Amino acid sequence: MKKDSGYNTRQKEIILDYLVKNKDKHTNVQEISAYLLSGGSSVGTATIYRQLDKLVESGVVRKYNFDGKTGACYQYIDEHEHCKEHFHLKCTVCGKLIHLECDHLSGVNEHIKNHHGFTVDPSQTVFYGICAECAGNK
Amino acid sequence: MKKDSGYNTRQKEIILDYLVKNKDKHTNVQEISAYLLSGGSSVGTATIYRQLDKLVESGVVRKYNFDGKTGACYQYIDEHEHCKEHFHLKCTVCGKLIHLECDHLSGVNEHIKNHHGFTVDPSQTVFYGICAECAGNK
DNA sequence: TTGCGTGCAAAGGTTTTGCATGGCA
DNA sequence: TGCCATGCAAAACCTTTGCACGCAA
Repeated sequence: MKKDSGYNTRQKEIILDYLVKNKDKHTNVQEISAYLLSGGSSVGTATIYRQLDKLVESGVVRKYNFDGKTGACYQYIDEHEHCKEHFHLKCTVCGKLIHLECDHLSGVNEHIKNHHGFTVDPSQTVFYGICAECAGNK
Repeated sequence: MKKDSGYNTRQKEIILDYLVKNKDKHTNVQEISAYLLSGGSSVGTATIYRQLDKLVESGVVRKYNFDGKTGACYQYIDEHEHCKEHFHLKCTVCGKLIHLECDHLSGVNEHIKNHHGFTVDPSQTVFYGICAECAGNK
């Protein structure tokens, strides 16, 4: 996870601005591009990809791949420093990210380490599924 | 999840045969195509995709997308083994993918559903971390 | 001035689609 | 015979890369 040491450019700012404004849902390159176009600011697709790569690299943004869909999704991660102590649940329908603090689950990573020799990195691990609201709307 | 109601063709059989034989690992379209070629049976790429779509649709095969990689992965799902929860552990160092069948963890998804109203999709959920071998080699 | 950032277009790879033909039931 | 399946190629997509120019520091 590198530090953000790049230049401050117009493109960089508006891309990050859009991600912050939409941090409650996931977005993709097309949506970002369309938003920037509608706002009168045209930004090349390659630039969006390159900026997103840097943001992912620096830990500010998370990148997701979903099975049915083609193309990656991106989402700004608020308070990314504190997210090492709990689990993340991500709804694949509405894109909502849930920060789950739960004592019952705190032993899971311990178990995997002790019984399976695998050290889980909670900051990178996400449970995918369907949230209560989306499950009810069908 | 529809029933498998299609015709029985040579291509369908050998594709499914390959998936069954390799049900302990993930595979992809390229590997299937290469295997069929090496076996003297040439099958068009489009046919492989179309057959895989049907298999996924009928629940016989699962489709995965992983972050680093480009292209989808497929895996045959044995009905009987499938009774247990099937977690994936992916080593971020060596890239190895571990299929974890574990009774202790089978209650985790239940708990999340009952106590947090969130339905986890195990086929999409991956634990990232460091495997025993990579942890030892440092 | 230096070197990273940007835009454009082209390339690379994966997956889908159109259409004529082939093959199961 | 009636349809679905197949093969081939083209198309549709998503993403990356090369290169010249622009711009921040």
